[in-house]
Amino acid sequence: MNAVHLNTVHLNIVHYDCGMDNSEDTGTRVIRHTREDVTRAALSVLDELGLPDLTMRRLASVLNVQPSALYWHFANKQSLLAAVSDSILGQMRLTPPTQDWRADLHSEARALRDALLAYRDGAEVVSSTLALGLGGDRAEQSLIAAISRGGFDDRTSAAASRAVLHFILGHVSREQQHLQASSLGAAREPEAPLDDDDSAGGFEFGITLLAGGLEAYRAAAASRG
Amino acid sequence: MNAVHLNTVHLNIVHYDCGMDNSEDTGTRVIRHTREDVTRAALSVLDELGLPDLTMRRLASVLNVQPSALYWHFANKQSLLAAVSDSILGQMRLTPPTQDWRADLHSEARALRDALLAYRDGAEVVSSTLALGLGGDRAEQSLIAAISRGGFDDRTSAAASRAVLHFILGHVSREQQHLQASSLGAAREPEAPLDDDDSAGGFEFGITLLAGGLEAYRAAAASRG
DNA sequence: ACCTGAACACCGTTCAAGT
DNA sequence: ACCTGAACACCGTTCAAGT
Repeated sequence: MNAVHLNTVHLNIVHYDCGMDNSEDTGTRVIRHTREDVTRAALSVLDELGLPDLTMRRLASVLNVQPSALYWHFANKQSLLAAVSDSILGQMRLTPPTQDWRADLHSEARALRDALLAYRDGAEVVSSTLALGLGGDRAEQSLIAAISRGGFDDRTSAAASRAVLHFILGHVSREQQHLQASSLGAAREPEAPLDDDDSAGGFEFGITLLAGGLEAYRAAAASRG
Repeated sequence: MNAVHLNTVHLNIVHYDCGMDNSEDTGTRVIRHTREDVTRAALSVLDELGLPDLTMRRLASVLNVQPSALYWHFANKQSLLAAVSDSILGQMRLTPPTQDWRADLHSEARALRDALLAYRDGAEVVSSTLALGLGGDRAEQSLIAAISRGGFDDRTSAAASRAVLHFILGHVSREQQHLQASSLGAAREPEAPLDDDDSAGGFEFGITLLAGGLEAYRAAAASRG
C-alpha cells in the first residue's frame, strides 16, 4: 500500500474531446482541436504526470490524435511549453495596488507563487521557457509595477524585479521538487528534516530581504547625494 | 561565413584516451576508463556542445566505448550530471575571509558566478542537479559561511544563502542563454538591446539588494527588541 | 482547417556475456 | 574491474497525402 505504483497511473482525462459543440452536422464527427484545446490538454497532462512525462506523443494519445497532428498547432515542443507557461501565469490572481509598495510586492510575489504551485512542475515549466526568452513577461511586469510604485527608476525596478523573479522561480522549484519527493518517498528514511514551515516562511523571508534591500539602496543613494 | 554550421562541429577531443599510463604490459592495451575520466569527458562535451547534446550515447562515442559501458561508472544520467556539477563547483576560486562580511559575500557570489560561467550551460547543470536534491551543497556552504560572519543566526544565514543561490543560478542561467543566443543569432534583428553592461551590473545589484536586506532585517529585528 | 501514416534520426537503460 | 552486443521502450520532428 505504501509502495508506489508508477506504472498504473490513470489519467482523469482519457477522451478529452473538445467543447460540447459537436452539433451542426452529422452525429459522429471527426474530433478536431484548437490550439487552446491542445494547451489545455498539455496543462492537464503536466499536472497529472509531471513535466518529464509531458511528451508530444503522450499528449497526442490523450487527444486521440497522431503526434504529427500537434505540429499543425505548434511549431515545436518549446512553443507548446511557452503556451502552457503563459496559461499558468495567466491564472495569477491580481492584487489591487495599495499605498504600501512593499505589501504590494509581497502580494504579487505570493500571487506568482500560488500560480506556480497550482500545477505540478509549474515553476520548472515557467523557468525553462523564461530561460529561453519566450514568454514569462507577465510575471515580470506585475513585479515591476509593484516596485515602481515605490518610486524607483525604471532601470532599478527592472533589475530588482528580475532578482525577485529568479528567487521566486528557484524557491518554488525547490518547493515542488520536495513536494513530490516526499509524496514518492513516503516510507523513506527521514533524510533531511531541515525544512518544515520553511516552505512558506523562507519564501516571505526572501521577499523581505529583497524589499528591504531596495529600501536600503534608496537610502544609500540618497545619502551619497 | 556568418551562417552557423551546426552539423559540422568538430570536437577538440576525439580520442580522449585516459592518462599516459598504458604501459606495464603489451603495447596495444584495451582502453579502460575511470569514473573521473568519464566525468572529465562529460565536462568537455558539455562545454563544446551544450547540455542538450550531452547525451549518454554521444559521451560514449567520445570515449570510444559502448553506451552501456557508462552504466558501470554511474547508475544513471542524473548521477553523471551530479558529478559534472560537483566538478564545476569544485573549481570555484576560494576567497579568504576579511573583516567585511558584505564584501566577502560579494566575493563568494562572484566566485560562484565565475565557476558557472566557465562551462557552457554551467548554471543550468548545477541548477538542475540542485533542484533534484543531489549535490550543489558546496556552493551553498560558501555563501552560508560569508553570511554567518555577519553575525546572523544559522536559520537566517541558511535561508538568506538559499535566496542568494537562487538569484545567482537564475541570473547566470539567463546570462548564458543570452550568450549563446547572440553567438547563434549573430546576423539577427536587434530584438531587445535592453541589456549591455547589465550582465555584470545586474548581478552585483542583486547581491547588493540581498546583503542590504540582511542588514536592514537585523536593524528591524533589533529595534523590535 | 486539421489530421493520418509512415518514416528518420535519435534517446536512456538493462542485462547476459566477455576479458 | 571494465566493457561489448543486442535489445527494449521510448523520444521530437518532417512531410506527403488525405478530408
